[in-house]
Amino acid sequence: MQRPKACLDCAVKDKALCKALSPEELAKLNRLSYRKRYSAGQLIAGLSTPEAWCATILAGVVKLTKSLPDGRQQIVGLLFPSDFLGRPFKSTSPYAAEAATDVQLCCYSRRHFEHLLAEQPDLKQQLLERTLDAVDASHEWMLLLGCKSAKERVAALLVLIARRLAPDAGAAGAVQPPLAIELPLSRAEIADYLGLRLETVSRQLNRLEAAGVIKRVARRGIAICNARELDRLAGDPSS
Amino acid sequence: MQRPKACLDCAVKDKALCKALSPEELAKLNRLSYRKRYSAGQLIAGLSTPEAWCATILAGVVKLTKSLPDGRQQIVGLLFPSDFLGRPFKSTSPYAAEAATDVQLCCYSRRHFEHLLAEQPDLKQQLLERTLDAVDASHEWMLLLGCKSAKERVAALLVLIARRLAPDAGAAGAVQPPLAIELPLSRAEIADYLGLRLETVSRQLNRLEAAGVIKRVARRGIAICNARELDRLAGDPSS
DNA sequence: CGGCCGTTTGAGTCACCTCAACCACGGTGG
DNA sequence: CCACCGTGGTTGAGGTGACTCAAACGGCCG
Repeated sequence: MQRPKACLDCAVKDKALCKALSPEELAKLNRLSYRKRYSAGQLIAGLSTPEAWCATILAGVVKLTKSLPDGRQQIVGLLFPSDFLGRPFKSTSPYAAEAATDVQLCCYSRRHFEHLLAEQPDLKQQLLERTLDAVDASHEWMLLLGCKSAKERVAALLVLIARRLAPDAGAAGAVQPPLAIELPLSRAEIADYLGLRLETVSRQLNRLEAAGVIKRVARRGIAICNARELDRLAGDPSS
Repeated sequence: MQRPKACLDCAVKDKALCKALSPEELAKLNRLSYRKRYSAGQLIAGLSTPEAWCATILAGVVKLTKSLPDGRQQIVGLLFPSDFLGRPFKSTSPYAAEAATDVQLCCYSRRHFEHLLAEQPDLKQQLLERTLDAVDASHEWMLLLGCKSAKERVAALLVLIARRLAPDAGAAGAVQPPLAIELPLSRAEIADYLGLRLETVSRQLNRLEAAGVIKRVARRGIAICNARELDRLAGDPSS
């Protein structure tokens, strides 16, 4: 837990939710917010512990998971820098949030944030649009989980991560050619996200490499050799 | 397309989004809204035709579908009476909406609705909370699609439909014993919702009937004999 | 060096898919 | 009234993609 830094310095200040705030309101939030760090694997918020705060991701990747009593687990979302974490208007979140990599958050109390929402229509508007986008993204993933083959799933995940992690790739269109990414997830986590087993993920990465679409470098590194082909394999109808 | 009836008569007036409106605003919406009917199977809104309106479901069930170029299809959501249909702030919806049963809608232009949202904080608040709930529901379904067995999926669907269609069952807790429901979906649609094949759905219904948990009556009818067991099979961690 | 962890690789199995026939029902028309 | 047909659902037999279990690999760290 650190002393708040000036929002004006913030790494995500023009992509995050708070970009909607006026300078005065931003100053107010600045006073109320505080930074928190988590190291990879740490639990950020569980289902049992009702969380009293929301946050903006400043750095790192957060995974949202749901699980069944017998241990089966599904990752239902990944949060990247500038994304919003939390469940306003509900004391208990329906999922657990865990740091997939080392993570830095900008936290604010849920009550304060809700007040701010009520006062600042622009902020509420931003949150609403983001939430609508989150629904769309979930639907896209439901299509993947319900219909797609293992190969398509793995390809789709690589495309997703490349889009979010690539320096400044345009939101639309294919990622640019010789692109190297560092996977923020272990094989087991990838499997949990894709609704597969980790062995299956490993084999599919193998095949993609054999097909010359990607190249694995070290454990977590992936170089995308043929982005166009990867996009095609992912079978995203929206691209 | 019918002449608007008074909102005061509306079947869903105290469950739908518009419950947030003041009498004056409600009157305004009343003037702008109009009713539309669709018969089962009709397309309500496609991906290609950018929809210029939103609606509240008055009667019937609407299915939201996404599909892959090769024809594989996934139902990503079901809308029941009082639910909201539409995608504010975006000209093209990322899914197609189709009438699963005969449907009656209360429609209003997207532009007018967006203006109303801007003017009425309570309405925007309602929409925001509903959208947040929609995200939660999608996540729940991702858990089903990613982890659950065919039997669990079918059981979960029956529980879902029973909860939404049952007269006034409490939101929480099991549905009450000898409950008869009419499925709003064909076997093929159930399969598309659950990420299964229709033959598999049929076989699982068979097994549930053999186990004495349900009883099939006619094509679409299901009598739930053992609600507690059905809930258990569905494996919903939230119940 | 030895143990640990994440990953890869291999072999065998199974739940669900595929293909195909069959059945029950409702509508149509002779 | 019944023969016909179309549609939606069920049932059966066989195939397969992903799972399961198990072992080997290769960094990393003490």
